[in-house]
Amino acid sequence: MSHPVKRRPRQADVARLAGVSPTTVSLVLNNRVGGNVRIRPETRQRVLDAVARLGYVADPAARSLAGGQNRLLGVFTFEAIFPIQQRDFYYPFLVGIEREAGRLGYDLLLFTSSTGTDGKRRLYQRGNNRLRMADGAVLLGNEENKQELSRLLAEGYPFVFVGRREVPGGELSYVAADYTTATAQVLAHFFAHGHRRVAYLAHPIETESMADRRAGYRLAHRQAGLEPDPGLLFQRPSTEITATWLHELRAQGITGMVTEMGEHVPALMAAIHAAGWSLPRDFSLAFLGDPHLNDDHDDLPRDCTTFTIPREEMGVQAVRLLTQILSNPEGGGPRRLTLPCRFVPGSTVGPPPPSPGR
Amino acid sequence: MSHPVKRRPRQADVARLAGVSPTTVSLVLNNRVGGNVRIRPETRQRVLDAVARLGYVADPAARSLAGGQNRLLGVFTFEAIFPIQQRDFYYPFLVGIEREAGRLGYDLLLFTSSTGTDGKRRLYQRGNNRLRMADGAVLLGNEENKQELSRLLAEGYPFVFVGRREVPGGELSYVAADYTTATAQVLAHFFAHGHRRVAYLAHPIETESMADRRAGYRLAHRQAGLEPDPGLLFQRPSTEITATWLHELRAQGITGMVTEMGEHVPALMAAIHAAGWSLPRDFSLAFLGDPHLNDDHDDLPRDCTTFTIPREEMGVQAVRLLTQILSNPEGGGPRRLTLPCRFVPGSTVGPPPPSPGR
DNA sequence: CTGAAAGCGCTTACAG
DNA sequence: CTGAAAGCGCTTACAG
Repeated sequence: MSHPVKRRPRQADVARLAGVSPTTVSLVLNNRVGGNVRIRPETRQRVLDAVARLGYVADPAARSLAGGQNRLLGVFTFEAIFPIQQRDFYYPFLVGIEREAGRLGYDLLLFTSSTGTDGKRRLYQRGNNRLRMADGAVLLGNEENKQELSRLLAEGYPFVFVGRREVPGGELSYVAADYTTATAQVLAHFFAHGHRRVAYLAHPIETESMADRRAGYRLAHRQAGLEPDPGLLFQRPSTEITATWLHELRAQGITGMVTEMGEHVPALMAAIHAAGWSLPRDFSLAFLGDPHLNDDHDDLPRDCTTFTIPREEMGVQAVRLLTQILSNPEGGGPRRLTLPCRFVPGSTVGPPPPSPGR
Repeated sequence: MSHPVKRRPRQADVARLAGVSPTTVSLVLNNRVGGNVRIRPETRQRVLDAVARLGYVADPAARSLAGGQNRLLGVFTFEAIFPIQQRDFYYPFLVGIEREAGRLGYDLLLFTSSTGTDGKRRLYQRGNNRLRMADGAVLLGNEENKQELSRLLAEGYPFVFVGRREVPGGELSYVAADYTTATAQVLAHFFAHGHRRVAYLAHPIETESMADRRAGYRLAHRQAGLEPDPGLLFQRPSTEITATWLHELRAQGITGMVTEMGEHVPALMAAIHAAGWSLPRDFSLAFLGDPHLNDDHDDLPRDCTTFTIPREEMGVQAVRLLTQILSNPEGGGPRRLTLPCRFVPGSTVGPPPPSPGR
């Protein structure tokens, strides 16, 4: 036969068996001994024996209801958290989040129910913010809804974003990667090789992380005593990256390029090849660390000069930041942390070719 | 300035704002309308407006304590759910679990806090079964603790295992892959090519899924009118898979082999090569679908005859089964579902070579 | 050193 | 159609 749903033992059952009050059972089980609470060792032992005999387990729901917190950390993503495409996007973050949550004794609540009709996740669904289920939450996602973030912030719900985010109406807490320094480092690498005019191939959408990269581009120019030429900034779909275009760039004295988009890299390689050039002899190329790629950059041609994003560490630090906020809610404003990226020099950057442009 | 952590709104706040009783709020929010409960549409709307204005969401702890459900589905893995090694093991299951949970309006509760000192997850930690936080749970993992499973079953907690599992003291619900049929299909493939003596290279640990594969091996023999020779069953670490060993097998009339372990495949290929043989001319080989590998079997040599496991679908069905159990707890014993694998004929099985053994 | 009592935020008979 | 009240299983001041 099937197993009937036995009534599980409650604290009161333990108390009865041990001949003490429920209070005492709770005290023993929570190790509240010390201070003004003192339990006689034999009483304590009687309680523990009763617990063992009954196989008693405290109901976490009741416990958290009585105690205030439920030790649940929310994880909200604005896209499916386990995507089939781009399976590697969230994964490293989750590795870090899981590890740190486990270490700190929290469970993770993944908000998967809040999917809108468009496939995008919504924080506020039918006027219902499921985030409140957890003590606080870590939010991730490229296509976040700023309006919802503002509201969440205004409501005072404790959360940490993975990635720098700015919203109207307040400052939120985040753990970011230092794209600015990393990009500046890549550019400095070009300059050290003798390049002076390095094109910047930009993502069509200007997010915070893209803005940070562009700031790094300008920073490196200033540090090298160069004036960044606005004419070096390009936007262009992969399909329009051709040998002809590269020759045009060369005619403008451009000897290398950095790109924000991983998809551009293969197209650029192909165009360089089609131009009859070789890399890095005739043209130099670097990639500004796309979060959509693996840590090991499987999708990238080997050895492309780039930088890696400390995704796992960002997950760890986001959880740590969040728990700090939870344990000290009044502790002064947003918490922000910016972690360094790792520069990966490859073989795609070399000295510029001799050129009429210089 | 920073945002003070506002007290989160309670049902009573909503009731006050809407000018109704807490009962009415609860009724509206749980859609308990119908039967003898009838709420005037305008009252209902007032409640919903108040909910929206306050950003109210029911406390899951209180809700589950009061006997309701909290629409949280637990996901418990006996190993880290986002492992760094074998990152692909749980992933496809999670894709399915996430999708179906989202579709049904459940959130996912990942139990990451229950990590024992040995790195293994425990269901019962310090006398505390956190699973009770969720309405029910999907359990996964190769190295599950049978004793804990028995206890969970005896307690009547609703759960579904992904993978066939048998424990002493009862029958649990699961969603399994049909390894038996799949293995029989692979063997039939060998027999159809003319093989009569096919060795079976077994995993050192006899789990349910391994037992199913071996049952399929015997089944195929019976169906082909052959007597399975116990002498064809081997256990052997990768390091001891040598050309010498293969020659010994051949001397026993063995013309092909199936293996349970993915790690064996490269070793076998190497040994076949070292024996001066070519595949499948001199020896045939197939792999019995290791759950630790990708769906696309990146780790496997291309074109190895094998079968794939419907992991994503298993996740979907596990969630579906679980919610069925939740909505009808008394519904007669364990629910079990076995999904078919997909046979993938490769180029590693061909006719047996002419041999003195036959 | 230990217990009686209030209360955490909900749901659900039970009245009306 | 809606509300007053009990109760889910705990923890935590507060007494003694």
